[in-house]
Amino acid sequence: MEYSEAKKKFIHAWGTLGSNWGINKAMAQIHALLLLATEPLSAEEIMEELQMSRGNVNMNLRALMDWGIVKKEHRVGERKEYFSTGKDVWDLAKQVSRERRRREIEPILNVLEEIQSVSGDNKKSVAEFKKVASELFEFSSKIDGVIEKFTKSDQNWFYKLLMKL
Amino acid sequence: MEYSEAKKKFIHAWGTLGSNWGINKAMAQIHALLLLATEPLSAEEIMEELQMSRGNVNMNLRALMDWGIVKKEHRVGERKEYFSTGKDVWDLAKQVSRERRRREIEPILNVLEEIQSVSGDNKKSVAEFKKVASELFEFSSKIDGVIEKFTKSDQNWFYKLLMKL
DNA sequence: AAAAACTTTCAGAAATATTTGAAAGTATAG
DNA sequence: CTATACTTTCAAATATTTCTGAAAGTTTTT
Repeated sequence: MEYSEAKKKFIHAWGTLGSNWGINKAMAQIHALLLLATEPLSAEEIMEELQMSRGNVNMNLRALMDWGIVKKEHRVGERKEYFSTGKDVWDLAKQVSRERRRREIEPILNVLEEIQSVSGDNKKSVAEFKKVASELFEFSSKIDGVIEKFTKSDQNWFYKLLMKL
Repeated sequence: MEYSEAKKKFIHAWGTLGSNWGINKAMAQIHALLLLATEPLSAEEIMEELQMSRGNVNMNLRALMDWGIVKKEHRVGERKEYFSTGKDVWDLAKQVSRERRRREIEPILNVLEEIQSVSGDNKKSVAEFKKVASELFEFSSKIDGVIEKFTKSDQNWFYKLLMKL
């Protein structure tokens, strides 16, 4: 397969994957482009390559930096800013896990904990509610713990764990 | 906290969680309602409780059944259909993992595999491309394997695994 | 066979999310 | 200080997704 075709396919696939998991398609595509780049790219170059507006590129680069997976870089004697992403898949996975844990798992854990103190007349409903909420809380806490461990571990730990499966 | 308030909060939180992870909010909310119900609910009851249209409820119930997490039930002497969801959090997680693996991980693995056969004049770019694609493929395959194992395992396996962490 | 009781479908409406582009902002160079 | 080269912002436009509700479909009862 030709390079340009493969590149297009990859960027497209990465964008679709992002969409399916609640990540803006443009953001995922910019990330894909940076993953493939052999050197940091300017906003201009990204606009050009992905046919996106300046504003869109700027906003999504900022979002990627918020996620901690893209870095801004200055070159001496140049005014333009360049952007790059880490190429280590392992680090990337850890960083994404860390952020999603913080943004989504923690809030739901808080809600699940809060609503366990439920009361009311309908004994049966209240009992069922408590049961569901507490089981979800227990399970989510465990998952949360696994992810926390994962985000703090090194690659080796993970591969060792894989062996045990 | 009052039962009705807790219920509202839970349904809302579940819907938000779904949205963030690429699952239709209405679908997640119907699922939340069924999780809390002490007995199967009719489409009518779901419409009423969640203030949704008949069409929306019907479509999302179908989607939930496609995902294998909601079951349709008939009662003798009744024409209406009733819906329920399994209450076992463990089973739920396995089923969702199974489906997402099939729907999203497998397709991306296919793309990653396909694009590894890249060729082109720009040696450096092609080399970088191959490196990124193969590393992503390796990593994704491993994750895929873990999820497959998970979906085929029993709860006990998982808890034993947690101990090892 | 017609009515009743229910479920499904789907075109259009509404809601939501994303994108654009021009104007405003900022920093550096001259 | 002013011009230039860039980045950021954000209101409005566009695209996408979701939702509605009425009509069509189906099954059971009479």
